[in-house]
Amino acid sequence: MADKRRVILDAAVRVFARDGYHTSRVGDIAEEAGIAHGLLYHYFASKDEVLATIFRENWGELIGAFHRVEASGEPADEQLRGIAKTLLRSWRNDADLVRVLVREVARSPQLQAQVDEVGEVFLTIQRVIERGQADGVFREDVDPRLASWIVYGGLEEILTGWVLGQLPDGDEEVARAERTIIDVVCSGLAATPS
Amino acid sequence: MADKRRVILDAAVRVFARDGYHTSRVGDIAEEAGIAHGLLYHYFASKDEVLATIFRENWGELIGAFHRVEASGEPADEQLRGIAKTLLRSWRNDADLVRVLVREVARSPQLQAQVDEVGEVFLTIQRVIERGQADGVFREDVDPRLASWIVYGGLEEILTGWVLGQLPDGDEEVARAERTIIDVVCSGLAATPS
DNA sequence: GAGGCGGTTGACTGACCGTTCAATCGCCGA
DNA sequence: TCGGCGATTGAACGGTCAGTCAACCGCCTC
Repeated sequence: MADKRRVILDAAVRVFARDGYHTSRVGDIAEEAGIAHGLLYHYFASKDEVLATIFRENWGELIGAFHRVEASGEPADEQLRGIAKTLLRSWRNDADLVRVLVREVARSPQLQAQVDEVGEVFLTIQRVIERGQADGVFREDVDPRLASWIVYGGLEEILTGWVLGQLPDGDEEVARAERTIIDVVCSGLAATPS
Repeated sequence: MADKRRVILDAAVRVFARDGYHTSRVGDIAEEAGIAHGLLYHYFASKDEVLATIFRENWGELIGAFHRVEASGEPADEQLRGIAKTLLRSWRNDADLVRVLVREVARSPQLQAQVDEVGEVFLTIQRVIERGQADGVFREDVDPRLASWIVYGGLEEILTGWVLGQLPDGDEEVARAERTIIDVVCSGLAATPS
């Protein structure tokens, strides 16, 4: 008797993760959810809206988590660690969801509507880096905007490695990935003691 | 009287770059190439094969360029710079091609066949990092495999920023991106003088 | 100028799939 | 027990496209 809407969304995540958005049929989602495919249109206007909903709900949560890190008052390098943790641990929490977000959304075709929300993730990282520079923790000869893209790219690529099964993804390895990227990025950004 | 095959491939790159693989029709490619769509099947077995050909031909070239850098005998950090140059400058060379490779191929659905060739790019970066560690240029407490994914991710994300029009991509900025990512990565990987 | 042949055309087919909707179910309140 | 209504079903529709194929073109050769 769980909320059908949720059931459908969860099923859709599994199906999109398995087959990709374009190649999965509405009927597949319905079957996975254990409903007739017509019922999906009782809850969603279209297949597109299902994907958009998955994106909106979960990406919003990610942004929230990032903002909480940002507001924590920790030093900038610790905040970067917090962001890395949030992103990388989401893999263990819900691998299928990460699969969908990484593959379908991050570089979707007409992302006009999503650009703002995706951009907010980059902006948060950028602000953390800028604060680190202002506090003297990070070097100032690096463009924070570019740096934020590089940092996010490193994180996303690790997720991609796990999504594609090309990088080991046990608890151990997730922790190591976290350590590694923070090590590299933070010493790469570190202020050189003059 | 140019080779029709080439004409079709070039047209396909433009169309895939504009509309994405799944949403672009064979007829669109044909129109862009100035031929009847039936003729496409004279040169290619299917729409899939067109994309696969685009990938194979161009990715192979990228791997070749990477291998040339690797064989250059330069120190590891210079080799990383060479790799970054190769990848980032490809944007100015052929933006549409980069668009297609980044969006359609790097995380395509059934990439079983492509995994080897994609993997070779990571392996090359990994070998460069390992050589840097052996030569004492890079710190040894970082897993070269993970580091290669992080480095590639940073590079690809910058390309993505350009693809999405979210990062400025003038000559100036491309050069700066090159400098920035190498700065960050190389000092992030640098051996700490003990 | 006849014959042949690779290149080229575009109408057509067959299948697929998102979406609609009329019919049915089953719960609940009166 | 009845009526009503939201939830649910799945057959049918409509449109889209990848891929096929029979005909045609124009160039070359003999």
